[in-house]
Amino acid sequence: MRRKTKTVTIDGIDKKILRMLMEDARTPILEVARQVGISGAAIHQRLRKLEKANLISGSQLIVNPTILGFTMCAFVGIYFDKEADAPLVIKLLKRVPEVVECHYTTGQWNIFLKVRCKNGDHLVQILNTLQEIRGVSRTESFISLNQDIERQVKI
Amino acid sequence: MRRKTKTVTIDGIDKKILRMLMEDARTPILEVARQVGISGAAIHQRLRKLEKANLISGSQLIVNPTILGFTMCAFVGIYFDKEADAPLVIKLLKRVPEVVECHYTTGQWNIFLKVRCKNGDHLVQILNTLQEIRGVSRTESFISLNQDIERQVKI
DNA sequence: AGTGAAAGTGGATGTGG
DNA sequence: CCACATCCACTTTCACT
Repeated sequence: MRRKTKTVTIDGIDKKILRMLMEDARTPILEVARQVGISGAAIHQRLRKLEKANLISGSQLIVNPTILGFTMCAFVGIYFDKEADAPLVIKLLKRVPEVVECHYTTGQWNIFLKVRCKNGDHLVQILNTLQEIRGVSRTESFISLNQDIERQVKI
Repeated sequence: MRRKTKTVTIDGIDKKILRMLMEDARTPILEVARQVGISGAAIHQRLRKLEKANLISGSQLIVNPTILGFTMCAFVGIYFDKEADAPLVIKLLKRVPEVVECHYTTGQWNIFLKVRCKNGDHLVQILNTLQEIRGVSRTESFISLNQDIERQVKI
């Protein structure tokens, strides 16, 4: 039995469709159709196929965190101690809204976070929250002074 | 004179609108209107206001990298040497499609990348590409075995 | 896989409260 | 800020190729 995440092949038309919608998810299908050169109905069918293949995970309105006051971005590496129950830690991390990514990683840290916060004090406060989680022994953090690339995989 | 990135206040209705569209950017405005309890025209006006305030950066179709064979995610810290011309390095990094994020950071590394690749060999190949960039003296990488959280700031 | 047409729905806008 | 009404555009489906 194959894994559910089997890879799939897509042709040039699929790529054009995806590239357009990756830039603006609200582009009308008919507009895509015009630029790709096939009918709207065909675009529609292809999108359904791509969705069924699980290649499309959805669409998101992208909100600018800066305007909401979240001007700071930091990465936090977390060391576990022996009492750490990883799934429970994850569950608790999900309740910390400033944590926008969480990875299990190889290397020095057990898990690795990306955090968005308002300022240094806010980061300190978040670090304190993290320290209070059972199983977390220590954290190490570094701040992103500037993010220059933010994109999806190229298709 | 204020910066362009001044923060802005949004009310509960704005939040509801944004939350719905952050989950699915293609939700029809009239559907949002029904759930929020005001007219479609009002939703439309608010969205224009939020766009003008630069709070909405756009919308994206989210493509599942796994299905395209990009099953591996890694973080790469880069050390510069004295010859490094940071803006030029960034410019060259933008040409490496597997680099999906790039941050200037405090701490041991000068810049910090998030990279999506197909397997270990692919990662090695990318690391070699990075090493060839003038000004890059050394890289350190660690692999994300599993990403458990991926979201935007909570509003 | 793609087309074309038909029926229903949504987007965008102006007027007015 | 919002509602209503309007017009035009878009989405979705289906029979056909």
